[in-house]
Amino acid sequence: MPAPLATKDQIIDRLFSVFRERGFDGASLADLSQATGLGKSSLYHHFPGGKEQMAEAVLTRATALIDRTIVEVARGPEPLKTRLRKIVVALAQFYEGGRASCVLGQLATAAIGAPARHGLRLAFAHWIGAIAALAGESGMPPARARAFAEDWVARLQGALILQAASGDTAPFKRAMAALQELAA
Amino acid sequence: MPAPLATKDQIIDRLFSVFRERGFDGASLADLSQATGLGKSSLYHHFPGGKEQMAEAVLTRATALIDRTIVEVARGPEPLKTRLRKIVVALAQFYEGGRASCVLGQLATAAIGAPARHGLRLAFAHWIGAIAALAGESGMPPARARAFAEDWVARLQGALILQAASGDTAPFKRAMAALQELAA
DNA sequence: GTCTATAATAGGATAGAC
DNA sequence: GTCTATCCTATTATAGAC
Repeated sequence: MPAPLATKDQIIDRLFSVFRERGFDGASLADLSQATGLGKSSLYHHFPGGKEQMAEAVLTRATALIDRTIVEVARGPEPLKTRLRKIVVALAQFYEGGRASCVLGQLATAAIGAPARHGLRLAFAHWIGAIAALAGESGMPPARARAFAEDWVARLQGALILQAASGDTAPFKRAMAALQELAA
Repeated sequence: MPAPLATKDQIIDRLFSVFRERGFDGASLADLSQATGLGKSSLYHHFPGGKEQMAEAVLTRATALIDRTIVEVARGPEPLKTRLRKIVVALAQFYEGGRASCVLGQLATAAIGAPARHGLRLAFAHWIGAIAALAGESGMPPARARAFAEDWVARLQGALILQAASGDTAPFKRAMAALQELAA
């Protein structure tokens, strides 16, 4: 029994949680209805396109979240080390120390339409771009910085999968440490 | 329209493909029936436990596949460099150069029961164990070799996710190269 | 904007003939 | 072992009142 909600962003946040935990096919309208506290018809009022459009909104929100907690922090005026620490703290909190899954990973392999796929691409692109900028600051040439960023995001996604499979959060923690080592 | 099949292993191989491509929730009995060429009732004859038991069988087969193409090769008598190359070739073929997804990753975040979860753990454990042994041979102390193996498998899983999201196979290719560099 | 009610269909699973 | 036929529930989606 979730508390009643007000804004559309709050609705999307609840949808976010359901898609993150259960994936696209695993998230039923009943789940989404219960999580938001809205009846199915109300959900269709906000998202006439159904689940697909809800996933799209969630992915747009994911990009906004990445922009706020990673991209903007990465561009901030503080020393590299400080910015890296802030990002690591935010990620560790967001992924609950590596125990939570990632909505991007969950939706990446789902059978979603072109608009949602575009949102997915964009989210990863922003994320990887920010990490690449940080890697560049640490002294890597551009191409290597970009490869580092892609590989690091991949490693993080895989660490969440390994945790889901085995319960081990060590790979996630080491991935966080590896990012911080950009400032070493 | 799949060709008719004979052995149980062949049936499981078809199920494997469906779970790999669509995930657990995305794979319907209709999909599984069509892929195997068996009616739903015939599938239930082989797997009285339904989808859950089919996934279990697929995961057991995944472990067998890992044992044959990774674990046994890793323990072989050839030079380290040769064994690494063989494993990389097998993985590149199996994952279609990074364009295919991994059934382990697909099932890791699904709501599957305890027996299937156990199969999943086992598959990853065998895989990671073999990579850790190779890393140990390359000169890493045991703890570091194990961390390398976990991180490398995570990186590979994440590379497949990034590919699914963006279409880019570069992270997968770099992961393959990184494994081969154990012999450098 | 939200609800109750209701389609309409797909999904997982079973019965029983062959 | 496989099939056809069937069941029941969950699922997506819509209609129409408030």
